[in-house]
Amino acid sequence: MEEKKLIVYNTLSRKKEKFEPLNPPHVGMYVCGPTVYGDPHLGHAKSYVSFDLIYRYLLYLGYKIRYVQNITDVGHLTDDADQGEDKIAKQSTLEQAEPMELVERYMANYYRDMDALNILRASIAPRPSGHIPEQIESIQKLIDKGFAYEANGSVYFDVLVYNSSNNYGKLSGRNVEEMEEGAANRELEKQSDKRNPFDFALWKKANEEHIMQWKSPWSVGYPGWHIECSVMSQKYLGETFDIHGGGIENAFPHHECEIAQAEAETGKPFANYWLHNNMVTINGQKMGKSLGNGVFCDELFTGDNPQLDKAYSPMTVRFFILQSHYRSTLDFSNEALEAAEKGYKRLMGALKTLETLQPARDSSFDINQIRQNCLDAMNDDFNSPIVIANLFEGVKLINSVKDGKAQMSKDDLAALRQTFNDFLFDVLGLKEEKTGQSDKLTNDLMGLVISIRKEARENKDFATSDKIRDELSRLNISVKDSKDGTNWSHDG
RNA sequence: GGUCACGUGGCCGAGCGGUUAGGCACUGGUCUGCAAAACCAGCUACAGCGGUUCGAAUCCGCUCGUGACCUCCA
Repeated sequence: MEEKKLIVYNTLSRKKEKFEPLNPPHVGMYVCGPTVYGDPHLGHAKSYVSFDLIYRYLLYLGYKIRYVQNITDVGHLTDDADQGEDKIAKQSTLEQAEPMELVERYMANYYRDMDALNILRASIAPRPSGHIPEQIESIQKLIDKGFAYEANGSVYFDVLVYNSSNNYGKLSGRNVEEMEEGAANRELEKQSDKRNPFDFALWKKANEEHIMQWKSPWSVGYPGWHIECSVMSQKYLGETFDIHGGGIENAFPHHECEIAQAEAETGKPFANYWLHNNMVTINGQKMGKSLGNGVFCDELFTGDNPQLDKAYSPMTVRFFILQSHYRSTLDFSNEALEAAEKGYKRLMGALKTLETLQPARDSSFDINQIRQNCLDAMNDDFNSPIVIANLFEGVKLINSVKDGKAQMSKDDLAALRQTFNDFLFDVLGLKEEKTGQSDKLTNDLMGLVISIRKEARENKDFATSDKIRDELSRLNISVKDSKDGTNWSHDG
């Protein structure tokens, strides 16, 4: 096991802190998952690639992690405000009638795309619809303790009561007084059931249109959207656990409310480390449904979106995401994606070259420095861009050795392979993409074609050799001549 | 209106007071029948204006710009 000197940025303290789990080597991590009411988009990709990086690095460090990620299948499925009621209403009644059909479909799509991005699945993926009794129980406890009140069949969390003994707003840096002013300025609609505008729902009485309903002591209704996360995280990770993650846009109110609920109920700290990833912009603009510039993962992989010049493979997308830090915004553009694609291919190409290198007596480069730099980068709040920069140092070295301009000892060759294996595959989670078929028949046929071209070249019949190369190029097969012979590769 | 981030070379993106980030693109060179790939070399920025400091992209202030959030919206 590598020495653990991991530093993480904790939103709670707004500082980088040494990571010290409660019960090493065990680590409990909860990350807010998707609400499965639509297909996963680039924003999901960035978020879950980011936490996959974190998960993978913790695994790499030797921690035993229980990773919990919810799949929200409750409460928000009546209709979509941005889309307007018409569109939903005009869609088949079948689609609206059974929300669990939608859940199944979009959940399948979610896993399809996340799997393609080589994102490891969570240890447990709990769904709030399966944890209604636990949520009701938690709400009841909050009522009993005086932190919540019932009004017309709905139950609300009393933020002022909580704030008198706790600090509501400690995660997002807000305080109740400011929020009162802000609320006054914005003249929010009067929420008659609530004692205060910033109180939030624990249980909502369902109206007729609401299609998912459960019985509770207060009404037939559905749980509020914050309670699922505090209940399910604590059920599987304990009252206090190590890491809670999610998108920065959820820090307030969602995560703030989770903390309030959980700490009100248990009187103990909820999560010790709060990690938040930043968002995606498209051509410098926010990605949003209302702007009509959203890009679904699937569209990215197929190129089927007007904003895309072409398709980008899942690993290109993953590499692109990892080239920026998880806490930075990432600007999406075709130019940037294409740059990532080329860089990724160069990286993977060098890896293949590495397998063919012959050892020399000694090395003209310090391999261990690359490995150490990668470790240092990851230990500093998961700085994947720096890891990648260091792997490119390795690429340069590999190619130099191949060109006979540098040399590497047997041990160093093995060490470099190990470094690439550890960081490129295990930590960054990149993998070789199978492009096109390379079965035996194809290989044999290509061998034949290449040998014919070789003969032509030897006879200086360049018209024929170039024709072969050009025609192959039209099949997306590229031919590279070198002193050691000719290589070919097929780009799907 | 409030709270909080951010603004880096043609593009994307690290950087947390003093040292070349890196990738892509571009230019020149090597190699090649020509390409491609690869290697070598070049391009060397930090929104603007002040301030602190021996020294600032990095700290402070102001201005401009962008973004997130501000409670039933995921």
